[in-house]
Amino acid sequence: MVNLCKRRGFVFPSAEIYGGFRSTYDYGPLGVLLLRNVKDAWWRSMVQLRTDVVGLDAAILSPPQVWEASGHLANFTDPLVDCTNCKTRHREDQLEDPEQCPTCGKRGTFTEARAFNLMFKTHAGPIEGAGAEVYLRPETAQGMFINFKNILETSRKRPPFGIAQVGKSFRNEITPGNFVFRTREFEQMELEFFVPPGEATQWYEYWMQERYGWYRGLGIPEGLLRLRAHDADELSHYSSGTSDVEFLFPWGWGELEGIANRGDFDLTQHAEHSGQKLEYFDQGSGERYVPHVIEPAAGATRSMMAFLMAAYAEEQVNDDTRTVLRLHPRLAPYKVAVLPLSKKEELLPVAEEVLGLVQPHWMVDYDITQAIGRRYRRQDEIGTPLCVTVDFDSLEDRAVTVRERDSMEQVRVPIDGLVEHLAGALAL
RNA sequence: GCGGAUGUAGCUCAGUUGGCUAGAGCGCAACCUUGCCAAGGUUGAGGUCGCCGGUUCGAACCCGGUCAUCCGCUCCA
Repeated sequence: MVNLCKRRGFVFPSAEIYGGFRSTYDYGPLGVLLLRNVKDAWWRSMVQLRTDVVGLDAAILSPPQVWEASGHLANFTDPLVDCTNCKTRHREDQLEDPEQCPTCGKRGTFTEARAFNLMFKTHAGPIEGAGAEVYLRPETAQGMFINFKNILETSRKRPPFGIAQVGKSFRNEITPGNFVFRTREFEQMELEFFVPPGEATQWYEYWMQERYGWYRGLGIPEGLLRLRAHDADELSHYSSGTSDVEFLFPWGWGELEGIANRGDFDLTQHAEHSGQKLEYFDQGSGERYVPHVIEPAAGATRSMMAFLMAAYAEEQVNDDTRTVLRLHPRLAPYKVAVLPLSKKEELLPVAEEVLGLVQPHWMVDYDITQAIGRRYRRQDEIGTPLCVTVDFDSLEDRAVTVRERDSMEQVRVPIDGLVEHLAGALAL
């Protein structure tokens, strides 16, 4: 997969001409389309097709107060030691005996103390002073919480409703790796769904099934996907229940998305730290409450990799191996390729006419070099669902051949009805 | 962070008792041919051998450092 990504221009190691920069990747001509399609598919499902979710694009730079309230600062800037015997973590400066683990009683089982500076810190303005400290957000979620009041007042939404955001986050991971699975700079797709406290459990169940179904609907087969509930000792500091959507990567199951029942932790924290009331008053019942939050938080970049891996197939065709990405048409970088049968001059005007007809509707690749069979295989390898071939008969009958990626079947279609035919075949 | 391995063309890899202009296949480009599933022919572009330094008359090859990648631990809100 790494090979294909490099060879075809999906993903390149970043700063490669300077020897590479660890844990960063650049998305090439095909990768940017695929990643964007993943994000657009998420947005379509979460925002466009619903009436109870609105969107947001919050700032990446944020002041320390946000992360003090969220718990990220307190939990990541202390010197921490881990007990290698019982796998518990302790603040080194709070140990009575620096050698003895208070949980299991063993001595000398601690790792070296390490400061977990999970967040990237920088300075706003030209003066490097404490007052100007800012952080790159380690998750997009806090943007939704700190805008809860704004959105409640301006959007005329009422619980249960959600705020959705897609954007980059930054974490100083100790061990990045597995290609784009864990990187220090990555892209998230997060929903914070605010509900009356009594409805938290049912919405938690709802979003688990909804999100699992999203991946299935975009082509990840059942055997490669599962829902897994966290054990109690895995739960994060804000969560009273978390389930992961996991994908079977070559190295094992890995998280694509976590669905967490965050309770009222976040709004309460921000209310306390900011002094603002972050609650909802229900005119009907006369009830005033702090909404509970269900959070489906997905990784865009790692999901993109999962979609690629699930789509990858090698098939025997005649005596040859065909590499094909069976990507869902919604995710495919190019929906259509326009291919004149030959480079002969008389075909090109018709091919360009066809290109001009299709281009306003979808991303189209246009390829006139080498043999037609080779070009079909190229399109197979990058997941293009449909190829449109202009041949010498097209000059006479004003029709083209439409070739389908998965079945390799071909049909003859009049140029006049081509766009309608392609729309039907793509079934977006 | 620890241990192990690796780094030569876009990709997969050859290439050492250290020695002339560093090779192959695939891919890519041009032309000819062909004219619907990676055909054939000719030609061509592309590499200061990850980077820096050292040893040497001479380094892709030996030594040191460094960067990056992979595997196993560790870690992983």
